[in-house]
Amino acid sequence: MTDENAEPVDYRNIEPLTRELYPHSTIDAAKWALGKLLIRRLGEEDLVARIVEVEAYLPEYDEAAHAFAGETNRTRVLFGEPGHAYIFQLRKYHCMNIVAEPESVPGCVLIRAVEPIQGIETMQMLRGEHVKKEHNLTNGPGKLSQALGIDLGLYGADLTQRGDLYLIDDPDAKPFEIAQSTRIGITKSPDLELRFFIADNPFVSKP
DNA sequence: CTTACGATTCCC
DNA sequence: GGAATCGTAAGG
Repeated sequence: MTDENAEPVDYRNIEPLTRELYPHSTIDAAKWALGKLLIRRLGEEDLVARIVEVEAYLPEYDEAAHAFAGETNRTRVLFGEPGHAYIFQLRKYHCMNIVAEPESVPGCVLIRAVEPIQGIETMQMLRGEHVKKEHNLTNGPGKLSQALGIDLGLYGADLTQRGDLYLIDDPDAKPFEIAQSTRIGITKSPDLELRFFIADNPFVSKP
């Protein structure tokens, strides 16, 4: 059996992961998200990508977390129910998070890198001609958002519903090792080891 | 209104 | 190593 002979998977037949399946703690949710598939419906096309790198932003004691300063218009969705998308803009780029923890507890999981599975030509087009190598399409939080067409229009999207953005289990999931490190690009709480990624995966932002 | 500031990316 | 670049949040 080779992969070339395998039938292509129809990801539209797979139900979104329900809210009950989301772990209650932010760190558990971060590890749980690894290997899951992110579905982005763009017009008639489904873009599919596998989550390979995440960071946890904790509801307490985490000065790097946006929610640390309290609830504002921007961070409102972090204080709501889990399983929604928290999206924010950083300079020219957007970053996507999965809201974790119960209502009023503002933890979240930043998606830092994904592995393109389906719709690669569209991702290439959205990223731009200057991007040559496939792993450079999605190996960073701003890059993957650009490749998947994710912006503030998807703020608060319910990832447990079959809409424009949701999460499913990988039907071809294989076992993997989880590696851990400090988070990237932050100045506050720099020593917390809250970055998790699939070991030896070529699509992570930094090995 | 004005200012400071990034959970980034890309180029030099 | 450094600039680009823009919404957010806080202060006057």
